[in-house]
Amino acid sequence: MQTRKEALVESLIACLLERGLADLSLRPLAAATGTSARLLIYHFGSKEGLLVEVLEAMQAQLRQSFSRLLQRPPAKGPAKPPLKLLWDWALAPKNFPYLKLLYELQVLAVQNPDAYAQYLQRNAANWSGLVLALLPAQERDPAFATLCVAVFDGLFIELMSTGDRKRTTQAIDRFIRIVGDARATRADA
Amino acid sequence: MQTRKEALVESLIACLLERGLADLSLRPLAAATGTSARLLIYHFGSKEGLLVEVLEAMQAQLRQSFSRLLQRPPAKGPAKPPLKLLWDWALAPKNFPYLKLLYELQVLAVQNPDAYAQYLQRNAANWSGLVLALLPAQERDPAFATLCVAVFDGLFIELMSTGDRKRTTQAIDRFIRIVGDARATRADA
DNA sequence: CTTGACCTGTAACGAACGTTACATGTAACG
DNA sequence: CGTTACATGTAACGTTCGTTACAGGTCAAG
Repeated sequence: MQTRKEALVESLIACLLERGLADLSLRPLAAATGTSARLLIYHFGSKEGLLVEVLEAMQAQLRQSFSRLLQRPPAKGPAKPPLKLLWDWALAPKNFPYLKLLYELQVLAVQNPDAYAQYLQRNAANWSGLVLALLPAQERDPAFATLCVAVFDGLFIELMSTGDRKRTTQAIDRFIRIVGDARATRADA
Repeated sequence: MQTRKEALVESLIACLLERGLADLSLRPLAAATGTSARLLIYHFGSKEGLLVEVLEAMQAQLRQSFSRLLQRPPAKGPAKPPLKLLWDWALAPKNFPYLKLLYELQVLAVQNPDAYAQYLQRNAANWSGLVLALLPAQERDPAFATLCVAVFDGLFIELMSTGDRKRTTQAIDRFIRIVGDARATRADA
């Protein structure tokens, strides 16, 4: 029964989602959550320990939300393509900030692996696997799966940067249509 | 004739390409370029001024390299699709670190616009336009152009993160093939 | 009431940050 | 030689960083 710390973790998650990971420091973080830097160190041992625990908790929440997506009964009407399902899920207000933070983490780890790569192994590594879980089995050859993940990643980044929800959604619809058309051609051959 | 400063800018570009933008500080940067923090402030006025000038110079170099790509006489053999041409260009050792830095800049600006967005306007904004310049005119409708940029962005990020050059290149080849197949289907209809 | 485990505030540490003051070197020009 | 403009080294400023020392609260158990 450590409701103290758990409540603190919840506040910290909210803060990280707002502020991102770069230029993160204890005192402003503590002020924003109504505590003090002293308390954060007391509860988490160090800044690094705090990040480990908070990012871990974040990932758990995200994974839970994702598993709800997988288990959701198929909506009535025409079945959505998996990639579209994923896109709508990612754009939901509840999930969007989480994914934003994941992408920041991923890019920070590229240039600064010593500081950030440790958190990635528990997050983005799983993330890519989660996306694969949505693809039907016959489409899981490496090239196509990589392409699907890349389309999602690229459009998500474009959305984060420009905020143009309409255009990016049209683009992913276009991709889905193109894939369908291409399948038709191959089937004819 | 300011060869002093110009040489300094060249060294700084090399350093930024290695170290990235996050957690960048003057003293280590100065040590790596053989000068002192005092000198950097003297020449650029402030850390922010340094970033403005150095990133500006970087972008100039990158744009020059890109314009060489556009003007290159078509290689013999079957013409490469534009996206493939761009991919090979981005993977060239000379260009790769520049693009890496651009992506870091873009993602940092998402969570921390006050600090980084100013540099983006002169860089990534142009970058997206440059990609468009490679597409044939009939494919420049917003949805498809956005999709192409996203495929490139997503695969490039995947490449940065995993280093798997083979798989990402296969994925972009797959995309090009799929687009071709889809065009055939539409043509039949 | 006392003990002891958990929690929290105040104040400070040493280090690194961006920046500045001040003095000095260099070299071209009168 | 003296002046002037540019270039550079040394040392410090004030601030913020992560972290710690120390003292004190709170509150159930004995």
